Amino acid sequence: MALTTVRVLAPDGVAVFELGVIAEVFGMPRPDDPLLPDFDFAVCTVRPGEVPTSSGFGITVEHGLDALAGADLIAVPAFSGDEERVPEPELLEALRDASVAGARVLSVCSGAFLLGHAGLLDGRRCTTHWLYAERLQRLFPAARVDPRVLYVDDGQVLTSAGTAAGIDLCLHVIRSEFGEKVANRLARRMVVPPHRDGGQAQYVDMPIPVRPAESLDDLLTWMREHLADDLAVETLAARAHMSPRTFARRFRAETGTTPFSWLTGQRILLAQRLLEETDLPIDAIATRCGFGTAPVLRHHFARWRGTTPQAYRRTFARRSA
DNA sequence: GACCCGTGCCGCCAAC
DNA sequence: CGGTTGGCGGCACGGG
Repeated sequence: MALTTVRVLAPDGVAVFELGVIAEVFGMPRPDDPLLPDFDFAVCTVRPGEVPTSSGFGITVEHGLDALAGADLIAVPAFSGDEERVPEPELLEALRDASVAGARVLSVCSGAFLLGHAGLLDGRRCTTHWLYAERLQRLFPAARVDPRVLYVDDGQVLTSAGTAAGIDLCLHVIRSEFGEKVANRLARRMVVPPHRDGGQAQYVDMPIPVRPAESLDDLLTWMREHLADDLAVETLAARAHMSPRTFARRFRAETGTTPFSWLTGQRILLAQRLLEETDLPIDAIATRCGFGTAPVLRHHFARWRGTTPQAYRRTFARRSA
């Protein structure tokens, strides 16, 4: 699906940083870099005019809800105010109509509550800031709220945790539409880390930073350099001088995920790079990434990226080199 | 897609 | 006594 028309829905009390993140990613022309995409970008609100923000000053929003028609992506930033208050019916209707018409809907932080009121979270996996997660789940019992992750891409509906996770989600959208290379380029311009996976923990369960000597950083680096090898949990644990059980616990404490899942994520990233930057056959890429054979690569690629390696290559390969 | 076997993950508990 | 470790068993999932 093409992504050209992006709309931001700014409720009263809109959070300026979250709005800014969305505007930075989708709303800023970058004529000096032709590789980076341009969007048809606009901010809209229920009653155009002055909209109060979370930080005491107002902003002028030109467009009304009719601007949502035909949008490919609708982004809803966080807002300050009562999350449980049901928003204006015309706002909810506009969101629902746009969603039915095929628009993807994205929220940052408490923006998820607007999606919830519109019924867009029912039956879906989603997330929000960990401080709000319980309230979101209570208010919308049919939603499957995962309070641990940075963001969730449920296809039609994308939700993210607090503030900075909005950056990660926006870059994730760019990555899945335009490829690793474009996303990395944009991340570099924004001076943010190129890729934090959605499954990464919102916070790690460690009050005091571990001393470098006992952290898993070195092991993770080593794993990234040896993705083609057979990295069984048992051997990794031995390498870290721990029992498999303790290793698993420490791994989750530091990365927020499990060894195997982390490994698969890294392997997918490598596969994406090789698909984009080389002409290696799928089988060779599978071997290089540690998936062994092409069917296994296809299997995980489908699960993690929702498409096939060939299709991904056709979309994103840069033959010009 | 249906299978089967092996592996990874996690809750539980006992032992420091 | 609370906290950490490590082993066991059940279960789910990956891979053939």
